[in-house]
Amino acid sequence: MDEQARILQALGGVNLAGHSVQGGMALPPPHGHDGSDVDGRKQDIGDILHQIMTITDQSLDEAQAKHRKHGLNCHRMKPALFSVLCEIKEKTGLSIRGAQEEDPPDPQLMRLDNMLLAEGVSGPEKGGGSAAAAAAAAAAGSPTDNSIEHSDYRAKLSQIRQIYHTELEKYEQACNEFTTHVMNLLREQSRTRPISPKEIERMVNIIHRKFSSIQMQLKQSTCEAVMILRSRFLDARRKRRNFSKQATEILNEYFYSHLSNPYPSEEAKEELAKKCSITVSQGVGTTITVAQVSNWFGNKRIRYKKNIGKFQEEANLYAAKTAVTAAHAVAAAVQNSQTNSPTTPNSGGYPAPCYQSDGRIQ
DNA sequence: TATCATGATTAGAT
DNA sequence: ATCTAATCATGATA
Repeated sequence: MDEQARILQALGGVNLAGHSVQGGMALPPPHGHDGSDVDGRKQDIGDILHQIMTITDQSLDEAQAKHRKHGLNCHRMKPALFSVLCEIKEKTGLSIRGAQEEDPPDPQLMRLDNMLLAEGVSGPEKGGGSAAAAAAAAAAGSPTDNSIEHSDYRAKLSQIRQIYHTELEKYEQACNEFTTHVMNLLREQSRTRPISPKEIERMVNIIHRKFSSIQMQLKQSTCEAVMILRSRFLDARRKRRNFSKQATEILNEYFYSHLSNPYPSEEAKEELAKKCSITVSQGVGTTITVAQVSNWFGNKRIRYKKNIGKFQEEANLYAAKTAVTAAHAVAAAVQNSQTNSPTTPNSGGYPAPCYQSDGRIQ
């Protein structure tokens, strides 16, 4: 860690003009040390060190810089300095530090990646987004108009997608530029001080990690944007449509005729959903899903229970209704075959408008 | 426009 | 998993 700081410090003294990364790539601030762990070196060496550190300063005068570099490289003390630096390095054990932590794949980053992929932002091409959106809409149980709102949603999503990709590209490019820049610097410096390939590699790793953390920010904010977009367009609550009269009729019929146990089985729900969807198949399909039937019964049960009085009238109405149809059925049955015993199957026949006195359902 | 009705979502219990 | 209860957001209506 100390060494990294030192390397970064050395870089910090270099003019990185033109390589500023938007959002601020925060290199660790220079540490307290100043590069001379060993004291008592001559002023001469100090000067040379300083020159090394600042050698790539892109001074206005390129020729002058060249001259200085050349001067340094041909300095009579250079070989001696080099070996001294090697020795220092050897002693302080800087050169041998195993390649530590192979960074494990950040779980959060993976989460973000997965989501972006699922949302169709980072996926293959335009098809993915709409498919995911459609799936999401279907899952949310709002199968109605996914044409008008949907195209709007898709447009916005592709906008986000585009921004995301251009930004990503920018980061990628900046990262590469910066990396080559640093590599060049190190290569330059390796002529006057010992730099192992491992160090360079580590340096590159550090840079990449920094950039990937920036990328993560980008992914994070993109995810947020997508979530907002989704909640804005895909949240079924925002485009609630009341069921058709016939659909509510069917559902209410079932509810009040099973008042003592208004919990339709899965099959019953499917049946009801189908029946509701069939009604008035005019216009854009008002298909009702099983999930919606479940929602309806959930709401109905709780609301009925909460205020039975309010639903008295409705209950009577539907009770009468089913009574009439049942009576007809019974009459028909009686007329058709005497052997048929007309005991109605479900939970005690058509219930007269009778309610549990304690207000509880089941 | 205030208010109720209603479909969907959510947390938490079972 | 499915249900309840509370809540949200919108539709319908007075």
